[in-house]
Amino acid sequence: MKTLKIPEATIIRLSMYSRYLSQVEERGVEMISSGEIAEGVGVSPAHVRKDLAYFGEFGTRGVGYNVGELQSHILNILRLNREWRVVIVGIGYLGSALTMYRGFRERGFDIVGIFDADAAKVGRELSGLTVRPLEELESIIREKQVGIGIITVPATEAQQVADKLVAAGVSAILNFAPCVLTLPPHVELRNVDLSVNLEVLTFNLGSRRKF
Amino acid sequence: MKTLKIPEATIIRLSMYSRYLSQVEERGVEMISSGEIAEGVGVSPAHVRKDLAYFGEFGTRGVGYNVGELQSHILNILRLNREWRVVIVGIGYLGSALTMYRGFRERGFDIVGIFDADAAKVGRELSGLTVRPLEELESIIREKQVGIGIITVPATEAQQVADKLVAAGVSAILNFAPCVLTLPPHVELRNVDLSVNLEVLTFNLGSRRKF
DNA sequence: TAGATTGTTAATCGATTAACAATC
DNA sequence: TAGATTGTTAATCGATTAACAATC
Repeated sequence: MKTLKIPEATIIRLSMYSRYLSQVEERGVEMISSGEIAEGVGVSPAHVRKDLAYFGEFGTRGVGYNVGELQSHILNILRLNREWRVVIVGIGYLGSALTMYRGFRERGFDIVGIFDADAAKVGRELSGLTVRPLEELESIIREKQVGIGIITVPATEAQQVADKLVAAGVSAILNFAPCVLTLPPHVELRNVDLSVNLEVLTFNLGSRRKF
Repeated sequence: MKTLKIPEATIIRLSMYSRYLSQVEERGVEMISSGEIAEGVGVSPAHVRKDLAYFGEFGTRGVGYNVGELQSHILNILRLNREWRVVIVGIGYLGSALTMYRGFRERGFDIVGIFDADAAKVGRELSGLTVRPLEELESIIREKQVGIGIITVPATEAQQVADKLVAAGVSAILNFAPCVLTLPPHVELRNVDLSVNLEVLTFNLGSRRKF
């Protein structure tokens, strides 16, 4: 059995290909080449073929890829051929935004519970969901077999929340709090920092010599 | 003159070091070693030293780094030693969340205008700012010398908005719409996709062999 | 067969890491 | 001087790209 390590950049690109294929599918296109996909998402054709080659042979030489089939293969690879149930903890502005964000549902992520420690927020309705107290976190996660927890609380509370999510049995955590979380190795963690994106931009601006 | 290309990963790590140093500064610590920084942000000590070495010699052999000085150097490198004026276009849930997000202001990003094409939203107050119509975008950008535009409109409108931002003279665009933007080369672009983060998590979950 | 495009190899390029000389 | 930690080199590792054989 091959246990090739897949670069994370490959996974991110697969996600981009998949989104682009959705658009292409809507236009009713049946076949597509690596070059067209590459142009559509802004990478090289060799990249497209290499990324796909990690997982199998999905195309026909001399012809290209069947759009629907390729899309289906990529969704399988990304494990998006099922629903993932998600909870969001911390219903401030960011948590609210993520709760309303339609992009998650489109990709098979179903938000089934939203939580906040602030009693003043508990009971509010948002996008068809009711904000619940943290005490109910564990029971909801177990009951609805939630796999993923999203943390949008302040950094000072993030570790506590993470511990509760882990105790309740989530497999993965997406953390928006700017802090380093300590988790058992069987839980997947991904940190997102919104403002680092602006900082990369400002650095790049500064390092340009042309303007 | 050296024109070494700096890896983007280095910039992202510098941003992390800087955040960690802020915490350390608050505790009143004066000196710190590459090993401590490395542990604090979860990278290797060699990484910390190498990243810094791209830009100069900021430490003292046998001793370590002065926390305040190092912080100041990193902020210079990231161009955070000044204020950056920012506008946000598209005041849906995500745009609202970013408007309220305190993390930007902390790092020197000052949101000076928020805009929406929807007349029903124009005039609303948010975080001390009033939602303005798109027609006022150009004049505000010029008047307040805005350098960065954040796009949080639907994908179908993103290119139009980007064109307006460019015409008005922004230097950089942070795009949250899931689409490929075409911009002149003198404008820095960075795309952020919120749901790709969840997809990387689900892929990683699927590719674990241990559980 | 001629034209086209994939899948894959090999070469290039770049980033990470270990190790150590420099130096406080 | 002995101990410690940086700055830097060289070795390793991994990812990207170009090129082409395979094949429709």
